[in-house]
Amino acid sequence: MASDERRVQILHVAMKLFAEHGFRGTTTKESAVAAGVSEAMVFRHFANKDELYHAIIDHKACNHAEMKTPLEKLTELAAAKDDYALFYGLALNALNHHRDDPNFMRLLLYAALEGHELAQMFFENFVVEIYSFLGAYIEERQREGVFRQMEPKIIVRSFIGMVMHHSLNNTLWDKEQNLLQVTNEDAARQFAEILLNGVLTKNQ
Amino acid sequence: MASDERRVQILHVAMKLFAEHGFRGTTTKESAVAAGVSEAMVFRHFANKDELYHAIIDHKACNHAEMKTPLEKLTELAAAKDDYALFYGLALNALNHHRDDPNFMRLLLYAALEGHELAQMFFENFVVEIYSFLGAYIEERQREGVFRQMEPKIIVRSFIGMVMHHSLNNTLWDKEQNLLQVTNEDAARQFAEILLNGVLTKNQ
DNA sequence: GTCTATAAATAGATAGAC
DNA sequence: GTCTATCTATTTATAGAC
Repeated sequence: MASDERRVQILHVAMKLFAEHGFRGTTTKESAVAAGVSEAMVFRHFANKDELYHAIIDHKACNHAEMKTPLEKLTELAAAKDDYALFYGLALNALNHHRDDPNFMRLLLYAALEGHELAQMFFENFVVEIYSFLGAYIEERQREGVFRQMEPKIIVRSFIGMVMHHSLNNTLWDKEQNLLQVTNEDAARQFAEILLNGVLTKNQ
Repeated sequence: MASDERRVQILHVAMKLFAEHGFRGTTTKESAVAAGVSEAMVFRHFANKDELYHAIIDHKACNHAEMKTPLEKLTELAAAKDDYALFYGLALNALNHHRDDPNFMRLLLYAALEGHELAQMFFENFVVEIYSFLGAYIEERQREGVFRQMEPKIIVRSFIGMVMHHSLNNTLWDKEQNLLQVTNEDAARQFAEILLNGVLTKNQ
């Protein structure tokens, strides 16, 4: 197999294992075996275990850049003041992304717990940005008297909380437990409805 | 130091380390040093590392039993049909608990990711129970026409999501990031307000 | 009850042949 | 590009002295 090809293959295999068992819980030997090569091959393509982890981070950081594209569409919805479409779209986009790439959430959780950079990077590049974007929109809608007066950031946290916690449950538990089976469309719709009814002024 | 006393001391020290670095990320040597004893002492009180982890689980399972006591008070609020007091009390109780014992949430997250029993135990004993309790209450309020008609479990998930995600942020990120500083009382109040406004029928 | 010393197993990483 | 063999450090766990 060509060098680049092999490198990417090991990267993907290792990413899966790191997502399942964490950085400390995955051995280079396991990664090698899962990729169908010897351990020496891992160290030929990556100087050490840390570099392998960083390569995974970079790879995921790229994926994350792709995630931002739909955010631009959300900006249009915000400009059009379409509250429901904005919150629904935000939720559905996140839920679908988490379902299609469950490894990302697990990697991120491990990174946050283990104090790796991926968590910090995600926070600075994505969480801060979405709080800023949604917070500004909410403030605007409050000035217009459409949303009730309350700390904008707590509204953001409430909504992100619904969505993220739902994905977290799907990723960590619900697979087996079957506590709440619902399509992403239904979940996004109901989260958006609850939040908007919760923050709209009574006379809307 | 007396045997029992020493055992508990090592247990507490290890629990802190396991919460910080996870099961695989904590060595018996580290636990011993942190407890101010030799590694041999750890294995005198606990047959092996697994047993040490299980002892921590049991200890936390007891703490969790204490958590249930306030739940009984919530049952009274439910009987009185005091929606706001019920949701506010539920949120404040959880937020305070998470703040006072951040190790619990970290242990639980590690356990869920690493697939240990603590996660399963917590889910079956606590999550299922609260979904059942709140779900039943919501159904009742829907029959009375006070809450809007929608899947009760999605309402539960929305509210638990707000609360848990807020605690998760406080535990994993906000300490340094300062994204949203708010007292638990304020957070609980606003979460309850958003949810109730979100699910109450318009003519309330 | 506590320690030092040490065994046994595993993990990360390298050397050198093919 | 790939492997086997090997080295070193770490980790879990035990033995035996005090």
